[in-house]
Amino acid sequence: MEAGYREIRTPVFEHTELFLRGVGDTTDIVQKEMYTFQDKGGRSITLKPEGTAGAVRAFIENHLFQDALPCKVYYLNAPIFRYENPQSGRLREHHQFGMECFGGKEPTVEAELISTLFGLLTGMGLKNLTVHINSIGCPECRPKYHQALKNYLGERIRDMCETCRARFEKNPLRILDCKEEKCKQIVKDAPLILDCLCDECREHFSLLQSLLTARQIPFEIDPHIVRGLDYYTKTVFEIIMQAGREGLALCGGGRYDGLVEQLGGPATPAAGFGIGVERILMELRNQDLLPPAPAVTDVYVANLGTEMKIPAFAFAQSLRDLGVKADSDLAGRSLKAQFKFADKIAARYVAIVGGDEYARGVVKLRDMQTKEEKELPLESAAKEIADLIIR
RNA sequence: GUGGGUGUAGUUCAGUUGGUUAGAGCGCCAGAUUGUGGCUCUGGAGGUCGUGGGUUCGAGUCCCACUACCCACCCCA
Repeated sequence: MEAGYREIRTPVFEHTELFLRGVGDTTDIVQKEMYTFQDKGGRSITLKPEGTAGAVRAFIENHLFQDALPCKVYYLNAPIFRYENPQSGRLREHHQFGMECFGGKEPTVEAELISTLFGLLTGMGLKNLTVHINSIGCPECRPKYHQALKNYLGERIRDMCETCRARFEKNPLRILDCKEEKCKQIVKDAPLILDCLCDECREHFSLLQSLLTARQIPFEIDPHIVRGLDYYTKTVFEIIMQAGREGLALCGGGRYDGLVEQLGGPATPAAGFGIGVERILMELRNQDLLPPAPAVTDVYVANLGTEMKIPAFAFAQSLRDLGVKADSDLAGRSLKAQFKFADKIAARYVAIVGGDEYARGVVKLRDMQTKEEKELPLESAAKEIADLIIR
């Protein structure tokens, strides 16, 4: 693609350990949403619950950090598994498109990711998209924020839900993400991480905003997005579905400067995102933007009579050899039924290989829309039809 | 993990307080001039009523378990 990302394909499963260490063992994804099995060697393996960890593993294992950095990769239609109850917009197996950039510490990385992503989505015709961004700081400033948050919550934590009380010690940031009304009320006035950022993080975040503004990307600062994966640092962002399932994430990502090192590679700043292919489709459908399915068959070759089956079959093949999407009777149907079928599959043309024509060395071609029919010499018919269709 | 709903023909569903051979629309197949589609008409094929158990003289219909799917919460793409 134009921004210099190349495709990477990683296995559908990885060692469970990778996700425990990468995604974080207190996250919901790891705690309750992974398909984890033992293989015949007794190793614990897990079907990928997200795309980044596998990409990072591949980056490290293949020593891509020795190549020219930044190293920019994307993956397309990668199957992703979450063990949970499926419902509209949420599948046990779905597919993600994602981009990852290794070795860039500047906010231009996030800006490039977001604007490429945004261009992709608007290019499909999607409207009303807003990028929600936030910064969750770095190992320098986040502990300070945790403290500030805990100080604020203090006594109030007792009025909050059970999960929040558990989060208080383990992962206080996620309290901001709680959907319980009573918790939201309390969290509403909590100190914001944006006010606790260190100079470097603050500058990084402010430069990102300028970059996005320069690219005219509509974004909103949402101090409450924290993401459910532990590896993020500094920038996190989301695009939320507009139509239909409002509030579901269409896309999520951010910066993860510590992850490569944490998984055994050299310290390498990085950022990336994943986007749900099925959710894009859902959004396209809801915005009435799904393009009509392309014709499966351009020319249906009808045969007439038992002795014409072989010539008809051969003719269809010769059309295919020339790159024409051609189909012929596989069901032993009458001519009439073959026409019905051709109509049903929306073939633009029907080529009739009939006894009379064949004896005269011609093929009859019917345009199913205009109903015009003409005869073409057998030798040149396939070529002429190919020219007609492919142009 | 929690809560709700639904499983009857290929499909969408109907099936009355349990009662004879389980129905409809659409789809499919065939025919209505023996070589021509879309419309119409006629005929036809197709179902162990999700699975297993129970109640009953009798279960698609009532009860239980299991299972699959749908929807919602949590969370995420």
